[in-house]
Amino acid sequence: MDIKNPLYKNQGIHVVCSLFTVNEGKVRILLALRSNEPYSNKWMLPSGAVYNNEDCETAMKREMIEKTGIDNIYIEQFHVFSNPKRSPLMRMIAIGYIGIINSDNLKIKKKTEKTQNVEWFELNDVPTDMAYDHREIFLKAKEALKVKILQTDILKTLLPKYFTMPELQNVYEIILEKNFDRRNFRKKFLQLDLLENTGKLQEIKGHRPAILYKFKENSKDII
Amino acid sequence: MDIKNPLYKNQGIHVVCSLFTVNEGKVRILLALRSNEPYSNKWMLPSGAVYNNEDCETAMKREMIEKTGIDNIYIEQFHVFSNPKRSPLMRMIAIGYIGIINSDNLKIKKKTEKTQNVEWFELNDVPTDMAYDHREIFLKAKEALKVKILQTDILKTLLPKYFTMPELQNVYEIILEKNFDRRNFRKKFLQLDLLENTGKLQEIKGHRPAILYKFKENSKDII
DNA sequence: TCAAAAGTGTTTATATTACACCCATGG
DNA sequence: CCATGGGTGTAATATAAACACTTTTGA
Repeated sequence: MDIKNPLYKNQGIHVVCSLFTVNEGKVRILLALRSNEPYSNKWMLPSGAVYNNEDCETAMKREMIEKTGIDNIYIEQFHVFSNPKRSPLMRMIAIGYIGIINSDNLKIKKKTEKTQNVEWFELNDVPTDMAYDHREIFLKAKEALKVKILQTDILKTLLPKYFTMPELQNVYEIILEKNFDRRNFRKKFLQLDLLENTGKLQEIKGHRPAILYKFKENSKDII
Repeated sequence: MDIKNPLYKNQGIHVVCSLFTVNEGKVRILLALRSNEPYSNKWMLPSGAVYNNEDCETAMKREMIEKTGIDNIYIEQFHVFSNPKRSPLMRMIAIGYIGIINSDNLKIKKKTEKTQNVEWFELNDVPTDMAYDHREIFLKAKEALKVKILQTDILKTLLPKYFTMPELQNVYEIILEKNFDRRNFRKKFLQLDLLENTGKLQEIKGHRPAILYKFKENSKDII
C-alpha cells in the first residue's frame, strides 16, 4: 500500500463506546458533553483516536480512563461506522464498542486535563441530537446489547452484586423491549441454576421486600 | 485530533473478506495467491486498502471486483483485527467481512492488471500457513458463519438456486460441525415454510435421485 | 385495614429428540 | 437382484406459554 497516494491519506481511526450499567433497577448509558466545536455543547459517546502502537481494545480502555475516569470495564466490539461524511472535519472511521460495567465498581476518578463532563442517562432519556453520528451508534449498540444479553454472560457484569428478581426481570424488559410473565421468568431463571439466594431481603418501605440474589461464583454462560 | 502527532501517523485501514460459497455440495472459500513480498507465494484472503472517500463496505466490494473479478456478493462485517504487529511493514487495521455468493452467480471476469491468482478451497483444505494473520481471520469468520447461518437468511444466498435436502443438510453439517438426524432435519426445515418443492429430481446415477427444492420467493428470515 | 409490590403451581401447547424400515435408480 | 443413497412417521421428552390468588411490609 502506497501511503502517499492521496486516496489513502488523512484517514483517522477512532474507537467509540456505548457503556451500559444498571443501578436502582434502571439501565443507563454514559455520555460526555462536548465543550469544543464541532458539536459544541452536544452529548456524545466517549471516544478517541487509536494510537499506532496499540490495538483497538487497548485504545478504547485507555480513552475511557482518560476521558471519563472509569476503569475496569468489559468491552466488546460490535460494529464499524465508516460513512466518509460521518465527521465534518476529516475522514474518521469509528470502531464501535459495547461496554459493560457493574455499578458497584463505579468510582469516577479524579478529573484530569482530558476528562470530560460525563453523565449517566437512562436509555429513554438519551438526547436525540447527539454529536456526529452518535445517535445512530447508540441505537445500533442497543440492538447489539439485545443479542448479547441472550447469548453471553454480560448480565453478570451489568448487574450489581446483589439484586432482586423483579430488578433482573426489569433489566431484561428494558433491554429487550418486551414484557415477561413474572412466574415464568422466575422459574426459567432459577432453573438455569445461575443464581444463589442470599437469604437477605431488600431494604424497602411500603411493601413486601424482595429476596436478594447473586450470581453463583462458577456460573458462566446463560445459553 | 491532531493528525501530525506521531502516535497517529502511518496507520492504514484494510478490508478483508472471507467469501463463502457452496457448490457440488461442498462449502468453499476464496483465497488469493500472493506474488509479492512479504509472504510471497502464500495464500491470503482477498483484501485491500480503503480509500478516504468511500465507506468500508464499498471498499470491500471494489477490492473484490479488482482483485478477484467477482461481483455481486453479499457482505457483512464481523470483526476488526487491530494487533499492531499483524502486518510487518506498517500498522494496518483490518475490517473483517464475511462474504456470501451463490455459485450460480460465479462468473469470474476477465483478468485485469490488479487481478490475483484466486482459487476456491474446501474448508478442510485451507492452508494453515497463510499470509499475515489471515489464518486467524479465516477461523474467526468460520465461527461467525455458524452464528449467521442460524440467525439470518444467508443460506438463501449461499446455496445454488436448486438444491436437494441432503445437500442442504450437508451444508449445515459442515458449517456447524455437527450431524443431524435426516428425518428431523427435513421435518424442521419443511415446517419453517421456506422451501418450495420444484417437482424436479436431481440428475444422478446409481441411486434414487433426490427432490430439488428452491427457496420461496418471499421467504425472508429463518429465525 | 389498606395499598403496593413480591411470591407461588398447574395445565396446555409447542418444539425437540430418538429411532428403523421401505423406495427408486443404475449397473 | 444388488448396492447406493433418498424418503418417511410415531412416540417420548423437554421447553415454553398461559393464567390468579396469597403474602409481606409500612403507613
